Amino acid sequence: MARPKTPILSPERIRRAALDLVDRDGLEGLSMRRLAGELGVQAASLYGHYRTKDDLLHDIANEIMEKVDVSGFEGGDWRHGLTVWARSYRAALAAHPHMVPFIAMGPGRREASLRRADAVHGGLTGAGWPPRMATLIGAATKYLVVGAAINSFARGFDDDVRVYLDRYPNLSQAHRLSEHAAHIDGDGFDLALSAFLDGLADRFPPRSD
Amino acid sequence: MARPKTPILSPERIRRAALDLVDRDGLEGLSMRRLAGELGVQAASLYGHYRTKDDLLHDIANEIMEKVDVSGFEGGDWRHGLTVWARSYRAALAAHPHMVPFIAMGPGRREASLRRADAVHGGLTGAGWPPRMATLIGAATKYLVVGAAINSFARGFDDDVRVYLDRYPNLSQAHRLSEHAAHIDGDGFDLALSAFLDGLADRFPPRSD
DNA sequence: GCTCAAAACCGAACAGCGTTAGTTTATGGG
DNA sequence: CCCATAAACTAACGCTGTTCGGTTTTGAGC
Repeated sequence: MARPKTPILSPERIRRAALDLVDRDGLEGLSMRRLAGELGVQAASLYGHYRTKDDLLHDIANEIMEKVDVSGFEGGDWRHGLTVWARSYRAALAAHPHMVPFIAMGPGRREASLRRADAVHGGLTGAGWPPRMATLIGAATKYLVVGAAINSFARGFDDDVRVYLDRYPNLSQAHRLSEHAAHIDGDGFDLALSAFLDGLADRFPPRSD
Repeated sequence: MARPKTPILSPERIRRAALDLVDRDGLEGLSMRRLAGELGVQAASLYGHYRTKDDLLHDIANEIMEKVDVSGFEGGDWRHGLTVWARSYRAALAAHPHMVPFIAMGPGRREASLRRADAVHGGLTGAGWPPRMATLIGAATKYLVVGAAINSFARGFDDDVRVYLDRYPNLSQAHRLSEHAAHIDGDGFDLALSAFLDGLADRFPPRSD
């Protein structure tokens, strides 16, 4: 079998299978040979559609970032805009936990990310923030989302937390809750975001000098 | 040459060489064979001192986390304690940028991390925060530090940012500053931390119910 | 001073990785 | 009908982490 009657592969089909594989088995579970196997094909065939594995992953990352919602700035309410942005950003990452490390480490120069960064910056300056502050606020918010996502979704498994309970007295109460780690991460993120936004509100309107 | 007169390898020497290699060439630049070469030894010899490469990296990560300073809580001032913690945490990560992805993704159950998490939790509850809030505040602060570190230190290189300037009007001003990306990251982190702490201060003392 | 187990390192190998080169085969356009 | 092109193939290269079995040296006990 050399060339099939109808093409087996396409960038879309490859992306889909790759993301399925990553969602199921993690980033380490994605190899070109396994991916090819999943598609009923040899590994080398994939290189007719994607130049490298990294290109493929970047495309997938970009697709994920497309789900991030920056429409909240349209009303002119910067606080609402930031909230919608941050929450949908977090949700997009939560939808594909194993992709978080790759997305977090990559450059911000992905198409979808840039388009959204632009909208955020525009929304903030439009609402009255000076350009530099807009940049910093955008960056700071991203830190929060990505930091929370990495802790929540990309962590290894804490198998036997109970071992440490008596050695670290202050943690015993905290880690008793570690079965509800997801709750803590969610609430921690909520707290961080709202406290941060409150702190920002104190600085608004910015004094002009 | 089978067994040398005086041992060439030791866990410390291996860690040191490995960290040097990572600092110089990045995480991907560290392979057991290259590390062995650096030490004038064959790759297999390393396995007499470390069971796996992962074990080695975890040990290195732990060593890095030892530099984090939680002494700021001793005076009973939670805000000062959090500030000192967050800044030294960030500094520890900045000292070894290429280790950030590994440290960020790993479980929090490393010895050094746990000891410090315990101190932070103790410092916060001691200052009057309820245990659950202390947990959330600790988590939220960590999100900030790790998120900022990943963006600052672990990113790929943005070679030609200038390409995007006209396509994203709101970013043109922001990305003109992208040569000063380090400044933006530093200031963004500062802003995030102080705004977050201000927001927290609004919630203190916590109402008891 | 001798013996013997343990320690320290080596060489070779295994399975898997991303990627490339060259080959085969079916399809659509001239 | 032919032939360039596209889509798949097989085979291989050099790399990775890790294991196995061997060889030499050391140091402790008698």
